[in-house]
This record gives sequence, C-alpha cells and structure tokens, in this order.
Amino acid sequence: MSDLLTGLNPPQAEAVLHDEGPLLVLAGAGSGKTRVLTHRIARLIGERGVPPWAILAITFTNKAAGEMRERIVDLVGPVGREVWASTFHSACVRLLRREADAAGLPRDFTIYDADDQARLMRQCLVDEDMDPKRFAPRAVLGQISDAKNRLRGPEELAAEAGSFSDEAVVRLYRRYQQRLAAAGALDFDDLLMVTVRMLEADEATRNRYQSRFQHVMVDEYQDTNHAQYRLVRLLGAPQDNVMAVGDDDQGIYSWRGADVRNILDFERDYPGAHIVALEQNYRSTGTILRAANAVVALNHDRRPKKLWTDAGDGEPLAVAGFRDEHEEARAVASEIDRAAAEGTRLDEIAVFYRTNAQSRAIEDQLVRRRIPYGVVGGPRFYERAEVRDAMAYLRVVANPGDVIAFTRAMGAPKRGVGPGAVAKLAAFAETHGLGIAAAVAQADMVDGLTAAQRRGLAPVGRLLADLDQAARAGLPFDQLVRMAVDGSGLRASLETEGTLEAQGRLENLDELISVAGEYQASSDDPSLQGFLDEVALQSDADTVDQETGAVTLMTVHNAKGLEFDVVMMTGMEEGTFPHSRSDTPEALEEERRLCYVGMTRARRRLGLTHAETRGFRGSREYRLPSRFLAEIPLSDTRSTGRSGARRTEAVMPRSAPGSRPGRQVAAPARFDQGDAVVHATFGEGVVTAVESRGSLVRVRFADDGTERRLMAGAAPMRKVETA
DNA sequence: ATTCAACGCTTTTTT
DNA sequence: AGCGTTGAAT
Repeated sequence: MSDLLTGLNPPQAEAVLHDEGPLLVLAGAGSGKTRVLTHRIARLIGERGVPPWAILAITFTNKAAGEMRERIVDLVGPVGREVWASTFHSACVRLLRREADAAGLPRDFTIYDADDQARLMRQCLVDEDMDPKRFAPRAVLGQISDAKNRLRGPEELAAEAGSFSDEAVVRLYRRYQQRLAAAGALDFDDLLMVTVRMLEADEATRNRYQSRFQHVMVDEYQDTNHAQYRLVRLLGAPQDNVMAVGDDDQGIYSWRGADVRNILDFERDYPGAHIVALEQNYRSTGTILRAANAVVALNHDRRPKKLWTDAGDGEPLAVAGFRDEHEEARAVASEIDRAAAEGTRLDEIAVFYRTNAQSRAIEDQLVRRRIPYGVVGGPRFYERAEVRDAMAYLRVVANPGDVIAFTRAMGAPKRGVGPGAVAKLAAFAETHGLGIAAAVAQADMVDGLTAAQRRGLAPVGRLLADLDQAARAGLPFDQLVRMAVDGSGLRASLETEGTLEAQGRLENLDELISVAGEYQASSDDPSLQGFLDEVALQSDADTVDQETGAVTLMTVHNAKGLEFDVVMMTGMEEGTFPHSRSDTPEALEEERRLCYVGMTRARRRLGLTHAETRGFRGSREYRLPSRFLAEIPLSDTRSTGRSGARRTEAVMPRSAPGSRPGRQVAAPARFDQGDAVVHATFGEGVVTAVESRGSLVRVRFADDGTERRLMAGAAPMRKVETA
C-alpha cells in the first residue's frame, strides 16, 4: 500500500492518490508518467476495491499496453491481467466483435489496412468513372480518413462540401463505404467511428459498458483525435472517472487527425478536473533538457512549463556537419564504436531520422562495420508482398466476402487469373447468390473463362475448401499457414525463381509460419479471426525490442515513449527536418515538437548531425543546417566538422516563433526557364524548369547530359545568360 | 487478357 | 530510388 507511494515525488503521489472524478496529468518528457499510471491503477484495485476488469487503460501501442499489464501484475498479482489495457483500435475491435449485432456488423468482419484501402479505392474510382490521376486514391482516402476521425459519414460530409472536388470525394466516400460493407470489412478509422456510433445509438449497450468501465485512463492524450475523444467521453460517463495523461509539447500526430485542443481543453470538457503537473525529469542530463526546452519554447501554441532536473549538466551536445549522407553515416558508425568502447551497450544507442528513406545510408555503414542493428519501421513484415499473399488465403477463409483478399489470392502465384477473370467470378457469385470463394469451386460453370484459367482455378477452389475445413477442425495456425503457402503454389513459384530475392521471400514465408505458431502458443483463446486481427493491428512500435544487443534505427515518430543512453539525430537540415512539406506555421510548430520528442529520448549523450548535400530521389540536393540547431543555446553544444551551430547562425537568422521556413531567408537568385548557368561542380547547363515558386530549379548539364534538381538559393551556381 | 518493359511521379510521419 | 501506371508483346 504505502509502498505504492515510495519513491514518488509529491505531484506523482498526488496523482496516484486521486480517487474519483476527472484527472489531468500534464506529464513532461521523462517525468515518470507510466509509473504514475500503473501505480494509480494498482491502488484502485488493491486499496479501493475496484475490479480490474472495470478499468480501461488506453495506450498508444500494443506493446505499451502489454508492458503496462505486466507492471500491474507485478504490483497486484495475476488479477491485474484482467485490466483492459490496449490501444484505441484494439479495444474497439474487441468491443465490436463482442457486440457485432448491436453494431450491425457481420461477426467475421475483416479489418482493411492502408494497402487494402488503396486497392478498394481504386475500384471505386473505376466505378465512378473517375481519373485516378486527378483523384489520387491516397489523397481521397486521406480526406475520408479526416472525415471519419471527425465522425462524419458521407452524408454529413456532403453537407460540408463546397467545391466540385469535395462533391467528388463525397461520391467516392459513399461508394467506398458500400464496397467496404459488401466485403464485410472495416478500415482503421471505421473501427473508432463505428464503435462510437454504436454506443451513441444503442442505449442498452452503452449502459452496459458505462457501468462496466468505472475508470477510463488514456495515455498520450495529446495525440487523440475527435473520434477517440468522443469514445472516452462516452465510456467515461456518467461518473467521469477519466484520467488523461499527456504533454502538449509532444503532440506529433495532427496529420492523422490528432487534436492538441483535446488536452488543452480538458478542464472545460470535464469541469472540476483535478490537474497535476509532473515537471521533474528523471531521464536526461541538464544540458540535454535545457537544449530541448530552448527549442520547444519557441512555439507559442503551448502551455508554458518548466521541466527541470537535479541531475548534473553532463556533456555538451555534439553538433557536426558533413559533406553528404555517407560521410554522416560513417561518423555515426564511428560514434557508435566509440560509445561501445566506453562500455555503452549497443541496445542503449539509437539513431533517429525524419524519414524512413534516410536509414539506408546508415544501414550501409553499419553493415560494413559489422555493427549489429535493428530498424523499426520501413517495410514491415506483414506488409511484404509474399506475406500478404499467403495471408490473403486465410483472409478469404475467415471472410469469404473479402474481395480484396480474394483478388490478391487469385493473382499470387501468377496463374493467368487477373482482374478480368475475378470480375467474372464475382458476377457469377452474385447471380447465383454464392460466396465468391464458392464460385471458384465451380469455375467450370463460369462463362468467359479460358481453359487455362479453369485449370488454374480448380486447385485453388479445393485449397480454399480444405483450408476452411482445417480451420473448423482446429488445425494449429502454423499448419494452416503452411497449407496456404504450399497448397497455393507460392512456395513452388519462389523456389523455381531461384534468385537471392526469392530466397529471402521464402524465408519470410517460413517466418510467417513460425509467427503463426507463436500466436497459437501464446494466445489465451486462439482463433483465426484473432490471429488476423493481431496481424492487422500490429504496429512498428510493437516490434521494438530494447534488449537485443543491437543499435536501434528509427524515425523520430517511432521514438516516442522510448529512451536511450546515447541518441544521434541525423539529417538535421532545412527541408529534411523540418520537413519541406511542413511549410505552414502550425506544421512547423509540430516539427519543432517532433524535434523536442527526439532530443528528450536521450539520457546521457545527444548528437545532432547534418549533411551539406543529400541524395534525394535519385538526384543530389543542397541542404542548409536545420534552424533547430540554431535554436539550441550555443553554450550547450560542441561543434565539429563542416559547420555546426555557429555557421548555422551566420547563414540563418534565429527564427521567430511561427516564422516561415528558411527558404525565403536565403533570397534565392531568380532563375527562369531557358537561362544558361554555370555550376561549380557540374559545369555549364540550361534551366529546364522552375519549381516550388522559384526555390527549386531543374538544370540539364552539358557535361554529362544529366538533369538535376537544385535549390536555387543554395546551389553554387550563377546565371551566365538570360533566356 | 495477362504479363512485361519503360516512363514518370512522388507520402513525411502511422494506428 | 522505387512504385505504379501506361503502352506493347505474348
């Protein structure tokens, strides 16, 4: 009991001791919020008699949920397992599977991920006879996602629609929902929206869950979107025992609908809310903290706060500039060797970058130096084509209506059955009231198929039937996956290929079989549906394993919630970080928060690197040091290599809060199409195009005939003749 | 009708 | 650089 409070500072204890009513915990980076969360839950269970299953604790990743559950079990014993600790999405799936009837869903509904969504949307564009050039599937899906995050269905969106293209999106939205429903599928955003709608519409179900969940707790509250906010309100009512934990300085997901206002307006939404601020940092050195604070303090849309530590200053931040990303990567590798030689474990070292593509140069060097590393993100295991191909067979078995999975399965391996043949099968299924999988078994009856296609389809029909039977008979999942891999001919076709790449794919398929076996062994209640759900809701962050003995590479976004002794932030350049697409004041503030998140992951040592040129989409671009480097107090840094903070300041004036990115600062020389130019490295050339309002120019060089994109303001290039 | 080869464009971040 | 779409070959 009192041991639940040992070692806690006064505000932490205050939060842990809070019993009933809304509670907002403003938890600065490294201030021990997870401890507060778990200890409070333990206290509610152990001392206040709250049943564990009456507590809903929402975390940002499945992994965080699992860790929280473990810590609660450590504190209160095995009953702690009964706490509903999960992500928003997992909690919604759990609810929806249980209440499928109330939600108006088929019990075996499928979850569509980004790839499935894009394929489905492409079909919708065809339906609506629209040009995928003009309406990029991803862009349309983005708008639909925004709408869903705001709980707007097609009709509500129609009411908001103004322009012609808005109306097009509404039509596509409507069609998209129809196709989803026909496939018995929900996309990620539906999981939230449908849950909210069900709870709002069905009083009995709502009452049941409201009385069940006596306490609702949400971590990373600054990153909740409107649908999530509604869900918390609904489940928290009427007692409003809602605990929100978060930090407005760490809101980095506004692009996916997160609204920092949720945390800023908590007191308004929950009158009488008790507020606790955790401002003592237990993680980083004074220098790291001071530097991170200095950067984020330039934002004006934030709650003022004063994070502090009683740890010493530690070492200065290392800021270093390099010629290009390869030299940068070499330095990063050397730095890792140095830290390791000093006794730092490799799994206490992390390298961050803004975009996934940047990992490549670093990986190359680490491989060369034989430094073990792991990459979080990038091409995910479950998103690899061959893995999706194999999974498609299981998905069809779980939900015969899933057209997307069906189309995929038909095309992999190649058996001469493409979209045309699938459409015929679908039409046949439709007119005969069959599932599309059943239609395959009767491919002989389908008009318009070639003899080769009939021959190809017959075994697939048998395979699907066999898989279905095996699944019903309770065959273990690894066997099931093996059946799909072998029976479909996926394995055979890769073996025939015989290339190194095919070899890798085969390994991935074997890996999938063993993952399925692990699921079988570790799940309380294994089911095909459960396996598919887990695969769909798996995130990159869930795969972070900090005890691997390897260096970790990841994007700054993925670093949220983690900490390392040594952190290196690479690519600290204008256009890279802050990213060139973040060109509004709001977006820039988010970049700054992202920078803050990255910096505050470091416990002892923080290095920041930048390169003067960076290979980008095939060509080479010039990069100025990031403004964020100039925002760090000079006295806290030690600069080496080309440039560093000192030079940054010379090039760029300190930016005021909310100022625009530095592209204006450098007053780009004006180039027009047709101008003849001379470049220090590439020689003479002609401007072929001007982009981005004049800050980028394309130049075709006479020496090697190549065309390069250059930053007008930064490239060592002058005009020799006006067009 | 499917598959293969070249062309052109680009998502930054992800549950 | 890689992907997906487009146009030509099977």
